[in-house]
Parts: sequence; structure tokens; C-alpha cells
Amino acid sequence: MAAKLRNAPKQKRSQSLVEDVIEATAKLIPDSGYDRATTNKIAELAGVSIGSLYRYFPNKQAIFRSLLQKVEETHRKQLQSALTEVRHLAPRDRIEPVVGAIIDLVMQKRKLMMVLYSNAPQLGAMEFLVRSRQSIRNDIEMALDEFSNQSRRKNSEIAARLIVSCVHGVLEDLIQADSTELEVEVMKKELTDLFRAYLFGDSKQPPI
Amino acid sequence: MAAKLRNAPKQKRSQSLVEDVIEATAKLIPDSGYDRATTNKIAELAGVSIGSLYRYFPNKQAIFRSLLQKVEETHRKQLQSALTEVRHLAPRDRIEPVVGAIIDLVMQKRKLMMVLYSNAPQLGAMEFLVRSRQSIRNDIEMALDEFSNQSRRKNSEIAARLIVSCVHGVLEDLIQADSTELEVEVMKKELTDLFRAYLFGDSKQPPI
Amino acid sequence: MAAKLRNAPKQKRSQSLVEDVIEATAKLIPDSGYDRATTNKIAELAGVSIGSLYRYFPNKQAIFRSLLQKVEETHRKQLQSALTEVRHLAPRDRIEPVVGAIIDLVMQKRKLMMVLYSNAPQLGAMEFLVRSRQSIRNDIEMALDEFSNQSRRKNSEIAARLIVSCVHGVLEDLIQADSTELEVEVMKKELTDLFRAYLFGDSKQPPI
Amino acid sequence: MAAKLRNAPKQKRSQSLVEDVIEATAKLIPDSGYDRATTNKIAELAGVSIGSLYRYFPNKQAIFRSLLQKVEETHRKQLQSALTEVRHLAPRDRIEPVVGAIIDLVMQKRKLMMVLYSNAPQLGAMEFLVRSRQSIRNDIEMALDEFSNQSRRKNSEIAARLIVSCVHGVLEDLIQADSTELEVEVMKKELTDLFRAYLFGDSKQPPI
DNA sequence: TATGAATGAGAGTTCATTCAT
DNA sequence: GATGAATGAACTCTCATTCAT
Repeated sequence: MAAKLRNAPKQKRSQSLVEDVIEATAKLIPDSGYDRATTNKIAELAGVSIGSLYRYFPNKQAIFRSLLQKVEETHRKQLQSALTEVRHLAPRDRIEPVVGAIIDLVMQKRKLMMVLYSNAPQLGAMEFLVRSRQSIRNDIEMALDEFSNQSRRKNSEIAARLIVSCVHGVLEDLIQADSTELEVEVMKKELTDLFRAYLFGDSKQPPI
Repeated sequence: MAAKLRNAPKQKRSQSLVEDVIEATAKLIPDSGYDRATTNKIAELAGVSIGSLYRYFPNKQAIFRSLLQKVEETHRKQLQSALTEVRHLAPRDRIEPVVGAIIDLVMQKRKLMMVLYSNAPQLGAMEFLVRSRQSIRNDIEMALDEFSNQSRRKNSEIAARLIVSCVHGVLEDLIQADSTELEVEVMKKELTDLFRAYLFGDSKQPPI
Repeated sequence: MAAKLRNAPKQKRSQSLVEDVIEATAKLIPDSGYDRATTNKIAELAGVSIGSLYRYFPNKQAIFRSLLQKVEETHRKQLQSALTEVRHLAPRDRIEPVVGAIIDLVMQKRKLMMVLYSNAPQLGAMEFLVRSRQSIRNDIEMALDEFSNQSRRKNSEIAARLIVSCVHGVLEDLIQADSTELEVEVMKKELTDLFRAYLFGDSKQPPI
Repeated sequence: MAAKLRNAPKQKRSQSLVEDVIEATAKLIPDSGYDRATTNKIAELAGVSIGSLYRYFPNKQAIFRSLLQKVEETHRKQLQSALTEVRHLAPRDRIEPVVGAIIDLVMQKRKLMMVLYSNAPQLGAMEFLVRSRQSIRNDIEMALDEFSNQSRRKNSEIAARLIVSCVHGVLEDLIQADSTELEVEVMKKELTDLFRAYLFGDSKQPPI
């Protein structure tokens, strides 16, 4: 689950240290990126000595790997919640809230995600990332399978991959352009529309 | 258009130096990333002394900014070519070749693009990148406007933005997962399908 | 005799702790040398907490000093045994077994001795080492005095010093060159021969 | 000959830099040993920036390796001089000046040699050291062969090894005990005596 | 009394940038 | 103009030692 740490943090104190370090890293990333987020800055922001940091993380990469894993894990859980909450709705009405949830989710961590993804190779986290994305696609795929008879798409696996990718693409665009709240809402709608057309051949947006 | 250089390279010699440096940087990035692509390595690979390099680039960031600009410029030109070549086709048949062209284009420079995009903030290139994307969106928007009467989409600007974002999203996924040639083709088809449904309410793929 | 410890270990528990620490240090040295044999590794290998270790040793140097003293003490005792066991032999026949014993003794602890000797200055153990060697020389001197009338050497003190030094020199060479068992035996013989010539003017080796 | 350096120092400036660094290292060793002779201290004492130091030496070990090689080379040359200068003398009169020369030689660099030898394994210099010692033994062996008919020793190779080792042993003892000039002279005489007895069965010292 | 988590000075090393030649 | 040797701040990481529990 978490990255391999030097000492499994069984003690409360240690757990909190690990949490603090990961959190500090997340705070530092947006402005500093991978390289300028130095281990000393991280330790300082976490309120921890550099020595303690290295007691629980074997090296800098491991810190970032742990953060990446934590974020991905959180994302998946939140996606699963969104998918569950939506099951009582008619299939075509499920799209909007799920898309909305995902977008909101990632928009909060904009640059964090960019930095983590683009440094994944150096972190030795590509394998993990691919697996993580696969899990998320599986969740979507299962959700699609529930109404595959009503859908125009036969291959839920490919459809899931496409959907996830498109959402990510729109997100990245929104992040990079530092978009306004309004733009975000507009794109959510448009994305919903896109997927409705794709899945049900129906693109009319319901009146707001 | 080009990054602000210390001396505008009016001389042939200087122009070639600038070109060589940018090219060397592009070669170094995939394996080295931003940080390990040191200015000294760049100069060496470019066959240029480090002193000369700094005569034409004020700092390391400027080199990468120039590269980013050159790549974006090239991409836009190639997109325009693709859009032009396709105008004699029926609107619904224009999607596939354009999507295919864009994907092929970027797939060749996978890691290069990843590194440049994710370091754009540190490079002070976000503003440029947003403008560059806007230009590309404008091109798409104009292409969409040509058949807006046949399309279900009224707002070509938003549609263009969505389309570009989705293509980028799929691309990133293909890049990160180190996808096979086959996967790339499958996703091209699916993306074409997606946009057909979105624009024309028709998602049937033409028989191959 | 033992290094100055913070608390003289009168309790059994403490004595064993001190022993364990010294022993662990001896085990660690051959592969780690002085610096990479960290106090934490020593404590762990000794099955002692680092805090307890520092209760009985004021610092890292003191641990190594204690080890050096213990080793020197052991060596001296073993030399005395060898000298005693040999007294029933004719003077010229005493050389070989003593030389053999010394060489065997030190060869077992090759690297340990090298590390301790070369770090003796930093350990503040030079004074001790000089005194220790003096003791050993005294033992040899007394042994030489027993047959000084048959020997060509008048000054047993100088002869003892020379002999000890030569044995050490040969030992170091054997250690550094990672010599084979055979080489060790050859050098033992040659050294015996050397000392016979020196002491008795007779260098013929007895037939094996 | 010299250790592999990053850039072969062809320029005068560079050669002097390399020399200065090696010299500074030699100065630092006696008081600081290997570990406390930090690269920064070395650079400072050499009057060179740490960056420049690393331009010519890939790492700390390489600096020490270069020093070791330089010292060994010098020693060998001086030994060869001593052996040559002595050839016009009768064999039994050659021993004293050669032994004297070697002792004087090494006594000047006492602790330096100790530190270099004991750290040779970490420096990756054992192979070199063994080869270097072999060369020196060869020189001695050849010198012995010149009068092997007058000598009691048949195996010059072993005799050479023994002699070199004994000289080293005596030297180390003199160094470690911080011996007086007088002691040094006494041991030189005794060593000469030892080898005369060994080689010629004659141990009477000539009147001074 | 024993523990071991915490400390932080300081190690080796890199690399963007300058400037004397 | 061109060069590349020189610079040194800043990086990641280690480990002797302390002290709250």
C-alpha cells in the first residue's frame, strides 16, 4: 500500500512523521517541482529533522513515491464512492455527477498531479502508475457493464480507457490554463454531453 | 516567436548555433529529463563551447523555452497541413485522418513533450503554452465552423477545446502506458468514433 | 588495563554488555573499517541499545580503544605461553615454534589488526600501543637473556625490538598480499632461518 | 602511471592543480587520516576550489590513489638509485647504505604511509600495491643475484621478500614509537647486522 | 536504568554560470 | 568573439551523540 519504508511506522509518533513528511511534500510541489522541493525544505516544512526524515524514507524518490501512491489511492476511493452513489439513477443521468466528481477531485491537486506524473519515471513509479490507472479503468468498466445493453458501446474496456483519458485531458487543460470556476463548469457539461453522445447516441443536455 | 535571446542571431553562424543547441537539448531530454540535461552536456552534444552557449541563451531555462516554442510551432504547422488536406472530404470523414495525424505527431516525441509540459511552470512558459494551445484551438474551431450547419454543436469554441483536450488525454495515456502500435490504432479509431458521435450523432465506424 | 569506562562495570550485566560491544566491534571491523563500523551497527550486532552502549563508553573511539587493548593483552598472553612451552628445548630450536605461534596468531585477525593499528592515532591509543609493544619486547628480551651466553648478540633489548619488528613486517606483507597457506609456511621458515643466523650465526635449516 | 583522471592534465595549469591537490592531501593525512581529510579541506589547502578539484578527480578515493601511486613510484626510483650507487662496493658493504637509504626515505613520510597502506582496500588500490611491492622486490632480488655465489641464500626471491618485509617492520616500529634520531641509527645498524648474518653468515659490524 | 527516536553538523559531490585568456 | 577552467552554493544523505520517555 504505502511505499516501502525503512522502518514500518507502527508507533503513532512515526506514523504521524511519515504523514507529515508526505503532506509537506505535497505542499511544496506546486511551487517547487521535484527538484527544488529539497529534502531539507520538506523536513523543515514537516517540522521534522532531516535525520528523522531519512529514518523513515530511504531516499528522496521514496518520499515522492509514497505521496503518489497515497494520492492515487485516495482518488480511486473517491471514484468508487461517486460510482456507488449514482447507481440509483438512470444510466444516462449517472454521467454528469461522476464526471463532476472526478473533475472537482483532481482540480484541487492540479500541479501536484502534473509533477508527480511527469516525474514518475525517475521515481521508478511507472509500473505502479500503470497498475493504478488500470484499477480505475476497471472500476469504470464495471460501471459501464451495468447498462451495456442500453449502450451503443460493446467493448466496455476500451470505452473505459477512452473516458478516463478524456477526463484527464480536459483536466490537464483546465489546470494548465488556470481556468475560472465558470470554465470548469462549462467543460464539465460539455464532457457529460460528449459521453452521452458516445454511449447513448444522445447529446441533448437536460435543461439546467 | 522565438525566445528572447541575448543577441538576435542574425548571422548564419549564430543561427546554426542556436539550432544546434535546441536540437541537442531535444536529444538529451528523453533520457535525462530537465535536471540531468545539464548545460554542459547540451553544449558538448551541440558541438559548442559552454561559453558560446551562454552568449545566445541567458540561462538554462531559456534553452528549454526555445525548444518548447519550436516544438509547438511545428505541431501547429502540421495540424494546419492536416486540416487543409482534409477539406475535400465529407465533414464526417475528416475526423479520422486529422486525429490520426495528431496522434502520430506527438507519439514520436512522447517523453520530450512530457518533460517540456511538466516543467513549463519553472520555465516561465505557461503563458506561452496557453497562447499556443489557444492558437491550435482556433484552427480547430475554424475547421468546425465550416460545417457547423451539419453539426449538432453550436459552440465551436468549446467543442474545439474539448476535442483538443481529449486528444491530449488519450495521447498521454498512450505514452505513459508505453502502448503498442496496435493499442494506438485502437484508440485512434475509438477517438474518431467518439468525435463522430459528439459532432454528428453518428458513431458507426466505416468498414475498414 | 581496560579503557576508562564511564561506569566501571562491576555488575555482571554490565560486564557482559561491555564484552558484547567489543566483540561486535571486532566482527564488524574486517568488512567495514573504522568509519563504516557505526556505533548503531555495533549496538545492534551486540544486541544492546545504542543508549546503553553510550552508558558504558563515552564515545566511539573508546570502544575501539578497548578492543585494541583487549587484543594486545590476548596477544601478549599467548606469546608468554609460547615462550614458556619452549623452554625445555635447545635455544636454537626455540625460534621456530615461537615465530610460528606469533604468525598464526596475528594472521587470524589480519584486517582487524590493520584497522586498529592504522587508526591508533585517532583513537588516542598510540601511547598505549607503544607501552604494549614494550611489554612484548620485554618478554622476548627475557627469553633471549636466558641463553645470552650462547648468542652472538650482547644487547638483548635491541635484539628483541628487531625481532618483533621483523615479525610484524613479514606479517603485514603476508596480510596485505592475501597470501596462501603455503606462502605463510615458507615465510615462517625463512624468518626462523633469519633469526638463527642472527642469534647463533647458523642459518642451516634442519631437514624437514 | 598516474591514476585515471577525468581530464588528462595537459595544460600547465591543470598539471599544477593536480600536483597541488596531491600535495595538500599528503600534508593533511598525518593529522587527519583518511576520513577527516575531507575533500573541502584538501581543496582549500591546495588553494583550489572544490569544483576544480572534482574536475580532475572523479572522487575522493581517486585523490588518495594518485597520492599512493606517486609515493610508491618515488620510493622505487630512490631505491633503484641507492642500489646503483652501491655496486662498486664489496657485496657485504652494500647492505648498510641501502638499508640506511630506505629507512631515511620512509621515515620522512611516516604516518602518510601508514594511512595510505591501511586504507588501500577502500581505495581499490590493493592490486596496485601488491604489484608495486613486487616491483620493489624484483629490484632487490636482482641486486641479490649479483652476488648469489658468495651468499648463503639460494632463493633470492624469498630472500628479497623477507628483507623488504623486515625493513618495513622496523620502519613501522620506529614510526609508531616516534623514535629519536639515535634510535633510528641504532636500528639501522642492527638491521644491517641482521642481513649480513643472514646473507653472509657474518654479523660482525665494522668499527665505525 | 534502559531505550531508540530524534538531532543536525557536516560529508561527498554536482552543475549553472562567469570571466580571464 | 570564442573558449573552457574555475567557481561555490546547494544538493542528498550519514551517523555520533543526546535525552524524553
